[in-house]
Amino acid sequence: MSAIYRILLVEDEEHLAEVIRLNLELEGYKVIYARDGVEALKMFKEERFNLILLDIMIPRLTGIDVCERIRLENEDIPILFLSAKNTGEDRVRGLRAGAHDYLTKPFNLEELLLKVSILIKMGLKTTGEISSFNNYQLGDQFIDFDTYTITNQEGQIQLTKKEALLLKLLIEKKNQVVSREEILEKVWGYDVFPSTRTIDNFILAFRKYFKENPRDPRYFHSVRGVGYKFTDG
Amino acid sequence: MSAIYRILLVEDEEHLAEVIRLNLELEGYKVIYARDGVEALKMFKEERFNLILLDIMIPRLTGIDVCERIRLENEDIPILFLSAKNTGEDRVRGLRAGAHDYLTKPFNLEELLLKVSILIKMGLKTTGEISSFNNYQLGDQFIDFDTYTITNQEGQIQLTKKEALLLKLLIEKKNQVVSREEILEKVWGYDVFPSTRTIDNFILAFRKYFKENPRDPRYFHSVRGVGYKFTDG
DNA sequence: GCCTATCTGACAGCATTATGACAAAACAGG
DNA sequence: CCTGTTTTGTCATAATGCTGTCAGATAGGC
Repeated sequence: MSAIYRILLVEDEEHLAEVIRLNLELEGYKVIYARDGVEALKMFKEERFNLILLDIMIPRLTGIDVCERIRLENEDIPILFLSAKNTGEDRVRGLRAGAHDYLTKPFNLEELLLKVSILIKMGLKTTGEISSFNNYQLGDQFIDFDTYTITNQEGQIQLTKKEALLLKLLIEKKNQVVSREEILEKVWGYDVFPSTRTIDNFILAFRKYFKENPRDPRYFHSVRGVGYKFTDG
Repeated sequence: MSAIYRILLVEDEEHLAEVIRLNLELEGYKVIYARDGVEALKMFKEERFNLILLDIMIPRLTGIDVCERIRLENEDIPILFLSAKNTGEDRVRGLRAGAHDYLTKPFNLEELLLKVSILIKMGLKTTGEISSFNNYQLGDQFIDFDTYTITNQEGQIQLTKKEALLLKLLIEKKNQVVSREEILEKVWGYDVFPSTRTIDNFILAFRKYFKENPRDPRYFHSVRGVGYKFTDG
């Protein structure tokens, strides 16, 4: 089951954009299109992508600005610059801003497709670590991800599938803030967008299971505007 | 605790090789040198590297061959081709063989160093040796952008999202003045214009967190009429 | 069709962020 | 140096918008 990879294409020349989109779609990617910098940032905030193809000369904000802005929030997503400028200077500026690579127009289509594929593959590895522990000791409680149960002095609690997934994700990222977007992507999948309240409900459940005081949680911390963070004790 | 990264340089022109090695060593890398394809493969088998810099036109086996063979055994190690040939064809051939990137001679030295650093960082992530690079040591305080915390002797401070963004921006532009406009654009967004006092409030908070004397700040300097500048120490 | 799991929408409460007032400092020009 | 003007530091308070919470709706498996 290979997922569909999502690419954000930021390019103001409509004709060129159409060519690129067509070719990427032929390769099986889903292409989302933004025609200027502001639109690109908006889309980046709202949706998840596996790769950003970013022209440098675009209306409202340069590609460089867009890239720097994105890098403040997300270090991992691969960014590939497209540009007509091709001096060492320009390429260096792009890379400095946080891009992974730089392709000059006019470009060889096959080269573009190859780079896209390489970068997406890389992105998957950097974000998709699959660690495989299947149980976890939390204080005097014992979480078993094989049987989906929490065991404590008072007995057992059956976790549901989604509960188990989310709990495991948070524990894997112990001590790191996991953004709501990342949670949605990893637990719910790419094209599903349940209301943001849904996540809270699960956290609520966890706090109940582990008998936390929500005003001053020990394990499941909310980080306003971002997501949640699990810490152990 | 930053490890020394090892680079395998495969290049038959001794003079060029020497220039590259010198520059990489200045950046703190350890460079191991091979002058032909067979030697390169042998070294690859015997030692461990973080990156391979591979010229295409080398004696005994081409760079392409070397790359393909390496890829049979190892999918992850970053490979960067160096070559005088610069047609789309050639680059495509290199990427197809399994390289991550392709740089044409004569190249901009800074570009080479940037690409090297990008590829090594990626390699570390894919092999799971480092989860991310999101922290900063400031005196005896430790800023962690994964957890959004500052840790010092007295305990931890939770940063908010905006605080973290602004702090990161200033630290990234260490020793440079960041104008208020740039701050507004990058941290608040292109279409939001909070009163100018707002930024000061955040700086105020930082100075409190890092126990600065506002009359004579060590870290967060105000540059009258322009913006703020972060310096370390 | 029933039962459980999951989702939605409403609302309260509150943390974060923004504002406005004023003091203090920096600067420019005489 | 002095003075008027502008910018920044500081704080109390207001506005905003996110999260906690829950009841009821919906979906999906059997």
